Amino acid sequence: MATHHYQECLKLVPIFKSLSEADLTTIAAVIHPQQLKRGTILYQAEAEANTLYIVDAGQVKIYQLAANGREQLLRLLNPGDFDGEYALFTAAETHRSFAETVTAATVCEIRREDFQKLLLQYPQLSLRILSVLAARVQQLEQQTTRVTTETVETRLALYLLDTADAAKTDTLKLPMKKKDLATYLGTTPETISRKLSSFEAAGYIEQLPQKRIKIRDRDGLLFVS
Amino acid sequence: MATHHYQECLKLVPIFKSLSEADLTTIAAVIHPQQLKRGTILYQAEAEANTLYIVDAGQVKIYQLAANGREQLLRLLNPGDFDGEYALFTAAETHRSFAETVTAATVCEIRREDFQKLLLQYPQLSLRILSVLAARVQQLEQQTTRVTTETVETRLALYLLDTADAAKTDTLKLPMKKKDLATYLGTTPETISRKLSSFEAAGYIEQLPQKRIKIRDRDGLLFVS
DNA sequence: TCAAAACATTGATTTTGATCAAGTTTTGCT
DNA sequence: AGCAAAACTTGATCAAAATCAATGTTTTGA
Repeated sequence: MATHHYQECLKLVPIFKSLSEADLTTIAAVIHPQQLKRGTILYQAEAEANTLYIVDAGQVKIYQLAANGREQLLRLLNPGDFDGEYALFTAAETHRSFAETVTAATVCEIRREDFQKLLLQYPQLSLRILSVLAARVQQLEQQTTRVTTETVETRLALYLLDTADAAKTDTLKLPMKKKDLATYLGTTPETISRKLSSFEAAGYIEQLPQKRIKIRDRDGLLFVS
Repeated sequence: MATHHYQECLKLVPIFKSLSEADLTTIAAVIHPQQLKRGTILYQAEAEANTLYIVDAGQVKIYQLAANGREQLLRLLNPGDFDGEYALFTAAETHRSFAETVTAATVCEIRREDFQKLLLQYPQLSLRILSVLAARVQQLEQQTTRVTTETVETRLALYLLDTADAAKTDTLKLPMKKKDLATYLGTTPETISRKLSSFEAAGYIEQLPQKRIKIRDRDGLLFVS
């Protein structure tokens, strides 16, 4: 069984990469996989944080709720992504955000005590996580800067370009509902609709069925502003 | 000399806390202190990142510049704070932000190679930095959420309350120019002026000379919006 | 497969907060 | 201490995008 879990979860996760087979088997023993259906809450704000979550299949969204009830999508976890690590270093830490499955999903869990043992046992692991956290800090800094300094139009254009680049294609598929994209970009679904239409009218993109978007004029998008 | 540097910089830095005197002396040997005058750029976006900076005295601001030239203040470093660590794990990383002294300052520098040796030598160090980075991720997530979901008025009110709480006083001193506070909160100096005046008119705060603000009605501030 | 629910679009209106401009005060350098 | 430069304030105007509302279109789960 343990070997099976390791197949499912560990192979996917960059931070565990290049550990030996034997090590992976050890780690697999402390991993608990869960089958979850769409809409399942993995954790809530204020709850005690004592588990690392690794997504094996499906999609999980991490978001915060503002005092006024508005939702802010912080990140989408895809297979191989993980979350909760920030809570594992200091005891008695609570979550600030929510984690909820967007589709049916398989999620592997590692409990704090087990994970802390792993950290001591495999010091390279700390360095891997450091580098992942450092990347996330940079990503969040960019996000904050864009939200406060660029217009919605520019943010959307940059998002489309980034997403297309990441997929190395010019026909990208929006990885989430426009409602969620709106909270991610700090705007509303209505504004997204309108801006996409105006990009299309300007000949920068073409909107295809099923959330697919074809980029026709990169430079046009780049210089909206 | 080295012992002197250690006095100046190391004692202040939480991540080095609880290391032995001998260890601190070792570390002190690789630390290079710099006397800098106000307005000095420590690093710029695009430049290669190969140094960890520890602030010994004075204040340093970390900010990004948007394509349209607008500035986004990301964080203010006070004595004991450090920056640049994200760049130390992967080689050939470049800066995305700018670091500039706001006042005359003393800044200690540790070069990448030296720092990497320290990480190997003192594994606890990685864990400390992990916890600092995790805290920064949480702080940035909150920042992003607030900027996208709350009004300027609410953000400013929350900032005042947070700052007062941190200082455990109800007469806080704004730690930066309003111009910088404006970019931090994602607004303009004009709007800050106006909102502070309206808070004062409503009896929530009292504006005192020298950037000091007395909070008169916490609940009033809390329920603006 | 179908109906209900969730999601998306389009239009009209309103609001927040940015911008521009012109004074006033504060700061910091010699 | 004195003075130039930077920072701040206040007012008038404008623009971007949110909100409200009504309709159309996908999704999804029974």
